[in-house]
Amino acid sequence: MKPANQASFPVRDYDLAASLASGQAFRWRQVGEVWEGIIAGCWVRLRQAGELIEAETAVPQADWLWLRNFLQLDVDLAAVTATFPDDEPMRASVAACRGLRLLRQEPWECLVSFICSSTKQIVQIQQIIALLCERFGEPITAGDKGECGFAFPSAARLAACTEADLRSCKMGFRAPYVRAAAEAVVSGELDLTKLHGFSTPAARAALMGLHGVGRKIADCVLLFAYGKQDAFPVDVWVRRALTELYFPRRRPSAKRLEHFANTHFGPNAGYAQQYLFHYVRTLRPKE
DNA sequence: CACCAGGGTACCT
DNA sequence: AGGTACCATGGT
Repeated sequence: MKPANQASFPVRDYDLAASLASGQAFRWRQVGEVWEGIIAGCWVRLRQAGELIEAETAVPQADWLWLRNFLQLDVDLAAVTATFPDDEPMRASVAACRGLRLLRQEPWECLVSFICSSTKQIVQIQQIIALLCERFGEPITAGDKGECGFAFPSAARLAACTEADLRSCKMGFRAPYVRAAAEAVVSGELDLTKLHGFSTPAARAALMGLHGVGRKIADCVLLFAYGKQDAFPVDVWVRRALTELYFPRRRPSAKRLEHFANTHFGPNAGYAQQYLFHYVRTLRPKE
């Protein structure tokens, strides 16, 4: 394929806006009808027109596999949702979030993002990540007029930061967690590439070895960066969804709820989780 | 100005 | 094992 800075991709059952804004990735900005973001240090502008996604980059591309992979264009969504449990809450969630997709992010960026996510609202997480990139990321060409953007900072760069450097990005008590994670990756103590070949429980255990990474954050990384679709992150919203939709009048114990979450949703439980998350959030528009 | 946010940890019964 | 204060910071 000849290098070009534009491409278009036919899609079915794809809601680009919902997928980019559903709290799984934090570097996408809506500008009118288009979405601008940076994937693996490459600036890209996306626009959905019906059953077509159009892409434009600042730098000509020899191929677009990186974007197809990020957007998971080859996933048959109907085949995924067909594995969801056939109950009223799932039917309502799928109906309300048609075309919602899981993206496939870079592990390091995803890990840092979710370490920074604890007890933060999505807008604040976006702000922290933006600051982190502006201060410590490599400058890149962005936009169609040669504007400047920033790649997500490497582990080596963040390992070289002081805790105060990181705190200046407003991440608060999470700063030492990010620093320690960066050092673990740089030293080779944690090999993020190897996790692709691990079972979900083994990869989860490896991630949870990091300070500040518990079950929830580990499962977010497993789901959003490694595509391990049996990972099922339970945050306050999903807990709320499970409690209100499946246990409307008795308050389930934490143990009961955990067991339910781990057994009820099938092989694509993580995908189902994203539908529940987005569904309950759209029910309460507190933005 | 309280209250809460895509939690985790340490410390307490 | 199961609950709870605390962590830092900003939005609503």
